[in-house]
Amino acid sequence: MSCGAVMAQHHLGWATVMEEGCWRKGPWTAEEDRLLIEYVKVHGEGRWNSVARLAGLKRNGKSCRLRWVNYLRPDLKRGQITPHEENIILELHARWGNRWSTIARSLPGRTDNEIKNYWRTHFKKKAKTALDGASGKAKARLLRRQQFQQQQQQLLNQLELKRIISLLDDNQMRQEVAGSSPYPNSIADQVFFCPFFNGFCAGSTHQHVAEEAAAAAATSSTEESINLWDGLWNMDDVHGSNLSMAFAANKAGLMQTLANPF
DNA sequence: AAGTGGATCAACCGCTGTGGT
DNA sequence: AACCACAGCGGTTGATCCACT
Repeated sequence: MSCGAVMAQHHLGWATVMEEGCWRKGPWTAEEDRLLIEYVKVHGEGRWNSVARLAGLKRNGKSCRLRWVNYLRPDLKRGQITPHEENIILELHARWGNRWSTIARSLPGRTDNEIKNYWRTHFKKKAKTALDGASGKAKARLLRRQQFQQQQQQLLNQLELKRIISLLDDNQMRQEVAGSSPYPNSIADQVFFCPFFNGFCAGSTHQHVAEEAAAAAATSSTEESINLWDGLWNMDDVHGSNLSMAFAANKAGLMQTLANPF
């Protein structure tokens, strides 16, 4: 029996119970929001599967939790992602990848869903655009680079979270004291997007080459762009150290961190 | 004014991890 | 140890908005 049929029966008065699995879907109404807010006020967050029974909502627990977490929570920050927040997103995504909830924990008032959407609309496409223009040969290079990036990610993951947070806090403090731009001289200032890595890299020299490549890509000169990205790749070969592509900004602090993460 | 395509965001789906029994 | 229920996560989809032609 379809959900609609059950609803019809219910409407006619001879179906006594809203069968489980016949949950309402789609956009939430103001009344549903009100019921959910009331429920959380009384019972607190959690036990989401009880919501339908206790609050009289025809929504399943997952749907209720999602609505609360992403929309109704009182501590949510509304409005555009600020440049400061964007920097943090870039920085943390470079470090953690698509771990949206982890990233969201560093951005009070922002949800994982919000950050995920922001990332997809603002950054993911840029990478795809660059990649679509690549030839088969370039794609082979891409594979190599992706492997390289994975190695980089593993390396970076070894850095202690505490140090990352302390760096962020340091920068925030400097910003507050000096009233200057967000994250002065920080990692974020020198992090840039590299479409061939499908991720972010850092370092001013690399950034310079990367910008040229991006400009070439923007003017549809795919081969030129690829060559430049290749040059970027080779720079690391020349340097002979994967660390050169790791966060080279804030050298004193970060290189110390890399050398002695704990 | 109407049509179209891209951008945005809310919500759903499937999967995984965890804790209780 | 096995099972179950639940919470949470990341990927994806669909509706709506908006700028552009």
